[in-house]
Amino acid sequence: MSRGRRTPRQADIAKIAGVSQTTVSVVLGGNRTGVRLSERTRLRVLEVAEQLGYVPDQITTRLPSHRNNLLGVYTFTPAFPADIAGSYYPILAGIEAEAAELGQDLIMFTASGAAPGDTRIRRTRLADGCLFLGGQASEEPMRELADSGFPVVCIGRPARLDDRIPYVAGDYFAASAEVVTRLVLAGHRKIRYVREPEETLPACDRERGVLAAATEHGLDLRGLVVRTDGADSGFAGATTITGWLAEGVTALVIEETDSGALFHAVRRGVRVAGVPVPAGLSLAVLGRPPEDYSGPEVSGFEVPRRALGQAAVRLLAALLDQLPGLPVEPRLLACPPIDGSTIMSVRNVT
Amino acid sequence: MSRGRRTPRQADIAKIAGVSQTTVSVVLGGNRTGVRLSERTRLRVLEVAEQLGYVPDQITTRLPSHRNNLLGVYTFTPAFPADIAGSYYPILAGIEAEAAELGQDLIMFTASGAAPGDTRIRRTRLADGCLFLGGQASEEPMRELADSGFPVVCIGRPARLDDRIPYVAGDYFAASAEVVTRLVLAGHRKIRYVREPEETLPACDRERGVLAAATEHGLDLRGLVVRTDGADSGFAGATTITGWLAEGVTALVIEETDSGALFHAVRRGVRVAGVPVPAGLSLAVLGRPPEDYSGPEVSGFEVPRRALGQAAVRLLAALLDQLPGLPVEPRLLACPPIDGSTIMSVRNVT
DNA sequence: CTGAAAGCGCTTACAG
DNA sequence: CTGAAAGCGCTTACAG
Repeated sequence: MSRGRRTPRQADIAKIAGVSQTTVSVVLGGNRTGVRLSERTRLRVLEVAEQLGYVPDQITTRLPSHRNNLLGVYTFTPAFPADIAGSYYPILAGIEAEAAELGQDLIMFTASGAAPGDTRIRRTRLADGCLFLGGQASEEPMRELADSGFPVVCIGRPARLDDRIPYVAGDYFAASAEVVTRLVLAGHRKIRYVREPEETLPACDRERGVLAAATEHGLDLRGLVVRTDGADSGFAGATTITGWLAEGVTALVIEETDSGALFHAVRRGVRVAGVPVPAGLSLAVLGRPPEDYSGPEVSGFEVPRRALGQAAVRLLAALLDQLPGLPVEPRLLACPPIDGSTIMSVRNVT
Repeated sequence: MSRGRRTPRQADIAKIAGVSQTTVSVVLGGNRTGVRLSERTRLRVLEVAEQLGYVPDQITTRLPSHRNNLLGVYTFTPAFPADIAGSYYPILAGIEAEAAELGQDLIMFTASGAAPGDTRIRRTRLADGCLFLGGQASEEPMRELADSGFPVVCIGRPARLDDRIPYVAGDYFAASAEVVTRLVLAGHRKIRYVREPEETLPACDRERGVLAAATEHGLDLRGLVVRTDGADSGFAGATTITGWLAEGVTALVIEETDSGALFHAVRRGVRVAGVPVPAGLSLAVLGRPPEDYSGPEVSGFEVPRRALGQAAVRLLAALLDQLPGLPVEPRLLACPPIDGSTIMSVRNVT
């Protein structure tokens, strides 16, 4: 029934118990320095504390140690968008699970559209360290933070890559190479890789993976990579598909894109051309098909979002316990293949 | 490139600039007390601060004011469970949006299964105040917190209801009454309300709503409320349904339950009895049907989860700005009706 | 066995 | 115009 009464502090207990505030601190702190303490005093202090309903101030308790057991979570877009499908949910779930494991709480920095934005990155320092999710754009402040020695971990490769920012990300290179290898093992020798023109890092990783596997297996590299947004001259729907078939192409690999437009464009072209999948043409996507696609499961791979969240927390925790300035290995996580049903074996290819 | 160098503080700036730490604080704080300050000193301090890459310690900056602009979010179960459907997502979305609006960050308290549990509720005090989500069980610690004067808001009615804990919740009473009224307006005079035996608060609110509307419209109250978990003697599937029809029952109202078992049991009974819905029997649920139910949209109402999150944040913010101990109005939010297609007009009822 | 002191990094009256 | 002091609530050496 506290009616405006200020919450009790150690000094209050000390006064009532007739001891010094220091003694109160020692008793309440469980006497971890192991000083000698009369049992009578101990009990007396405990009793008064109980009676006053004392509870330590969480902020100042942690002041001396400068450790708050607080991990920051910074999202460049709202953490809980209306569209749950495209949300950070699985990543957040991984973060929460691992943080709980390590006894760390999470502080999520919110952004109101109105604010200057600069203030948010500052607030970040309330935490012991901070996770950054999905920050392709405007990552400059984050770099300054990292440069100042504040522990920072990116989930997803930072756009401007250098060794200053620790990160965890899916191993798109390996996963993309694996998809191509899968096609080769199924007998495909002539394929097309359809990708958007944008040179984002994930896009580069995927293309490198495709090229590496294609080279390794001695595939025909001419015309292998097709750059198009699905609506430009690079891809003319059914016409293009028919042309590729005439050239002997037996499989298509499609980049995973945010909008999913590319996948839909290609899928539509194939349908209009009247080519059955996978009987007439095998299909794979470097990731998953768009959420709004419904149809037979497309072969590709999974981005291990939950695991990414967990790995990021572990990495950040490791950073917290070591001297700043030491280089940190980025963590590349394997992307489990999705078998799907859109790849079919090719028997007789000359 | 800080290699282990400790982050600069005001004292460092003071030394280099040749002024006192106080002056540094005043300059950097934007001189909000309005003291006279030579422009030269100001510039000098700013320059040194910039050069050292000074950034204020977020914790200690807020120490004197005891305001952190941090709102706690305490969930009794994981905030991000594997099953996203039953998650707090919409509530969290509302919380995030409103917190952003008010310039407050969010701290989520994680729980590892291993921990004693008591520590978590303590950590809560790191925040200025705390939101509690879905806490039917073990709410005692929360009450102590509230009693100690710490600002607390429940989302959902606290089980043991008294005026000590402010809360926001859906107005199940009004919404349930509205459902019954809808049936009455469609001509139904003899209905059954099927509910679980558990006397939870939401269950009580719903039943009260049903009874209030039934009474108001002069419905036959005999046998109106049926208590069963769907598997006990209270409900014997098709047999029971057939019996009700024989008694002249034309509509069923079903409680919304966590598991959804009750709804499924009744729905199955109706199907087995071969009664068409809504032609032979109208159906309504006091909320929504279970997630795993697929079929024509069931008439009922929506729990405004997003709005609940927003309202809770506003209420907590209001609490933060007023003297503790003042009574607080709980906020009951309207639950928008779901029209659905399972209620049909009854013409000739005697 | 217990207490006075310094310190965590800042802010805000209050003296000069 | 600027600085010394007290204070936010605690912890941890260090003296007695």
